[in-house]
Amino acid sequence: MFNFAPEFFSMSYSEKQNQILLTAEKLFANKGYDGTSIRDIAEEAGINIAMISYYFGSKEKLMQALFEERTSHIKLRIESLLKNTELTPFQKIEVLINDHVQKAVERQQFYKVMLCEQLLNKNPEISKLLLELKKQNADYMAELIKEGQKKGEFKKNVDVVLTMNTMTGVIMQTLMNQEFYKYYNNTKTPSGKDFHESIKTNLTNHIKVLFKAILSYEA
Amino acid sequence: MFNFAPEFFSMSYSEKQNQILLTAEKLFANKGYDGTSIRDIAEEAGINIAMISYYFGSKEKLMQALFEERTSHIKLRIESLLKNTELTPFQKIEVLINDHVQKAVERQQFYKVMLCEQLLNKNPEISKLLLELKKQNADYMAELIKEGQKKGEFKKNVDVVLTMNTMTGVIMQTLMNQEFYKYYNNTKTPSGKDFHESIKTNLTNHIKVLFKAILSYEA
Amino acid sequence: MFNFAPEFFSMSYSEKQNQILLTAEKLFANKGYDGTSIRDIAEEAGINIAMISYYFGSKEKLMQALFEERTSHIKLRIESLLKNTELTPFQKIEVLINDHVQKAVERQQFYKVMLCEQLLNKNPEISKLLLELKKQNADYMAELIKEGQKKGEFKKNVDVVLTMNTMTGVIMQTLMNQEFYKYYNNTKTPSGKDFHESIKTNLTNHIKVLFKAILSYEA
Amino acid sequence: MFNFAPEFFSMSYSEKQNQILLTAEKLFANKGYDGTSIRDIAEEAGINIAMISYYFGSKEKLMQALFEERTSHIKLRIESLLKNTELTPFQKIEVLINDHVQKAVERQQFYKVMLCEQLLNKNPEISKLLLELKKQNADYMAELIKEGQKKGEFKKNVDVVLTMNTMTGVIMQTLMNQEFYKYYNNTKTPSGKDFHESIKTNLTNHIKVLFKAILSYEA
DNA sequence: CATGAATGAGCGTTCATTCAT
DNA sequence: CATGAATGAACGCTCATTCAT
Repeated sequence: MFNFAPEFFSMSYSEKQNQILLTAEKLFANKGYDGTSIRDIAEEAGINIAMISYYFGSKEKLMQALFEERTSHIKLRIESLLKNTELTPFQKIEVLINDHVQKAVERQQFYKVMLCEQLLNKNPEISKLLLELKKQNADYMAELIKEGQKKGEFKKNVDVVLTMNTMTGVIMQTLMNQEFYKYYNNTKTPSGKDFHESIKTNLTNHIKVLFKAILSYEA
Repeated sequence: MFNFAPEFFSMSYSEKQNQILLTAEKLFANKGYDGTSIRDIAEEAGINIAMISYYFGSKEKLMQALFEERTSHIKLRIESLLKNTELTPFQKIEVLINDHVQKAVERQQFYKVMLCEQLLNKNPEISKLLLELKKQNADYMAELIKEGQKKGEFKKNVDVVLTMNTMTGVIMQTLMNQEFYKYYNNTKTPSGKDFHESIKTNLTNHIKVLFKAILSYEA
Repeated sequence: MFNFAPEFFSMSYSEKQNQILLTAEKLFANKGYDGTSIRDIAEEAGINIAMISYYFGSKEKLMQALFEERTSHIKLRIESLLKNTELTPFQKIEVLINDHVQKAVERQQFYKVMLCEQLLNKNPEISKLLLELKKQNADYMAELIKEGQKKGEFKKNVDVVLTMNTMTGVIMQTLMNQEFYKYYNNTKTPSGKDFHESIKTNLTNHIKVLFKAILSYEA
Repeated sequence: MFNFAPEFFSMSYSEKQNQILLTAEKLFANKGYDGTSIRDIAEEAGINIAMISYYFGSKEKLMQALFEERTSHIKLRIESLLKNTELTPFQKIEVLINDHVQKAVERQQFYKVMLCEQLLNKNPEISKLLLELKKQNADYMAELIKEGQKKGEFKKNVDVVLTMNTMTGVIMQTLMNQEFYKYYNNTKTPSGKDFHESIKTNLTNHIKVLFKAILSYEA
């Protein structure tokens, strides 16, 4: 059976365009959208200044292109999860958590850009896209929860948005504060690449504890 | 009994300076630091452009002044909490949560500015200030937790930073997504000022559930 | 007989005003008129910014005041020289040279300001003052020369302005290039205060040689 | 025989850049560096304000570019003079004087800028360049003088720097005071272009008289 | 398809000056 | 008599974008 992942159909960019997107992502993440000039991007990417407007139309549209490109990878791949009959509802939630943490750690740069954009939401196009994304994720989450409720494993009256916010919020906050995390636990944490793995494990387990409390009858 | 709140000693600004700070806070929150020009601030505040440099030295120092002014109000007033002998450890945690949610809702604008600054941390002076703040809050939290552990009410091996991140993350995420919260629960939520109250209650209760899971023996 | 020197009637300034003039002279000499802000002057002089406009009317008028104050001391005191019957014409010239070198070294700061102003002559008031000064000095010089010519000691057809320019030009150029002078003759020149004395002697003797060539029959 | 003039290798500017340099030279000469805004230059040159930073990087670098461009033409072309065996030492000095006067009159604007910069020397890059220039010219002059001394035509103990200062100083002073020169000798001087020629002749002859006095045994 | 040249607008800042006290 | 507060204008510079080639 053919399974066309969404990004399969997404507009495909040339290598140069991808290079621009990657550079833009990095700079937007570290200096913010307004703090990054197209000169910065062009210089860092080793391309002509005019290329960005040429390829993407404008700085704003470059940002949109970045969001379209990156969010297509971020969408929770949950359809198969919903259909799955072998996993218990909470096991599915766990898969979801694993997936989200994994992606957030993998794509930290873009997550920073996204978080910043959500804060300011100056670009209506992107706001729309993000709203759609949130809606979809919330719907998926709601369905998973409903399934657990039907099976009697999850309690009633679960606030879906607060539940989403819990997952997203802890992840974001932890990603943002990695340095502080390292600093505060300096003797207990590994360094380098192991740190990422360690933080991923801790974060995942922590969120699972939270979700158990949110979803199960007696927290 | 005399109780000198921290802001009692804080540098006091003239009415005009406070007006500038307030306007800057609002615009920084909605358009970001780099997206806000001093002309924007001056116009919105109804003052001359030159006044900002005149009063604060530079745009950057205005930002720092804003942080110094606002963070003095944000510090968790926890000393008395620590000394208190009537409340159980978890009741103290609850006070902490109430306090934090209360402040975050009250001072949403500045929280947005702060979150954004934490993401980009381009200003070393502010980063230092924020680090100090995080450290202090983490230390307070650690002490509260240790107390609970000594009394046998909290489990061992609590990750202080993840615990902090849970509270802060959920609050931030919820504040940032208020519109989505309203939209997603549109039939169930009140509007206007009641919404703020409702979200505060929900958020507080939600976080208490999470903290119970984090701190108590069986999650 | 009463002899009221010109500066006798000059406007007398308060101590504070003199302090401002002194500071302005120094800064104008080192950074130029346009490169010096009244803030610079006020800060360096330890007075309020508004004082300058208050005392002198404007930055421009401060400059004029400086010129009026300083040029009154610079005018060649030549009247008595002209009347003197004991000195030979060339001895009188020598007195003139001594006097001019002495003053230029003594008042280097102001000479720099004056040279700069002569170059740009943006201020008509000052230009007028300087023209008057030049005219007077040229007239004096012309008279001295005429006296020498009458006595048959100086040749005819002496170009007065070129003669003035020779004296002034060498002095200026040497003052301006003191550092280079020191650098180029590093082993042969004394340091510190002696350097000033040494340069004064060399300069005076040098100019006397030049004037002998200019004025005497066979060069 | 190939004769690569120094400017042959100098960085070549586009016509527009040369136009900017020319305009900047003129305005710097008449209003000073700090008294000239890049807006002034842009307006006078009929180009966009941004072009100056675009072409030269900054106002300061424009100034440096001007100095580099113009000083390459100013260097005394003396090598061939030194090797020449037909001219007497003093004839060589005369060539030098002619050359210098010629250039100063031709390039009055730049000479004013240079004189001003020497006075204030705020730009270290330019100061370095000027020092190099002065050093070179002094070295050349020293060599010429030494040659004359060896041949027994020039006296010993000639102060090279004072000698240089004499030439430069008189030229500068005369250029600066052209208007006064004209005014003082108003009946005797031609007007318009002839004035330049007349002043050049007078100046050259005058300096030759001075140099004869400086260099020959009995002044 | 790609790029150096060029632009108008706006940036944060500093200017000399004025004004209310 | 003296000064802190305040101002409009201008400063040098950088911005995102356009255009001719």
